[in-house]
Amino acid sequence: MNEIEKSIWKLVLQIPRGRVSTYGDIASALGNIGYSRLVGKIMSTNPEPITVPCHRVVYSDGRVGWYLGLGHGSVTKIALLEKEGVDINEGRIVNFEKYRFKDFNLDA
DNA sequence: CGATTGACCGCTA
DNA sequence: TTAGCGGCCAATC
Repeated sequence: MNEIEKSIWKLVLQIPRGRVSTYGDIASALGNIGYSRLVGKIMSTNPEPITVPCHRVVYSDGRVGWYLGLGHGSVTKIALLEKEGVDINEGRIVNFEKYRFKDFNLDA
């Protein structure tokens, strides 16, 4: 577990209920959009899916994306998001506001 | 050490 | 609206 991973988990934990963020957004928060792929890769190795709400991380175009090993457009992920108040229609998130990370220190 | 691959993103056609 | 292409960084082969 390196610093970047820890930072990612922290950021994801900051996302409040009913709000979502994107892989690219998290990458940007880390200081480099290029980390987007890495973010996804690390999500796939999510050590604690219970404590880390990785279901609140979606694609930038509104598609839900993956959740655990359930694959793309996972109904479980969609169900969780809807349950938290996120509007989803036809597998797409409707009128979603990306959560804006703030007061985040890279060396934290 | 070079090539390939990923739960991605954004711009073009 | 969908498809294709290049670019990003790190891990793996």
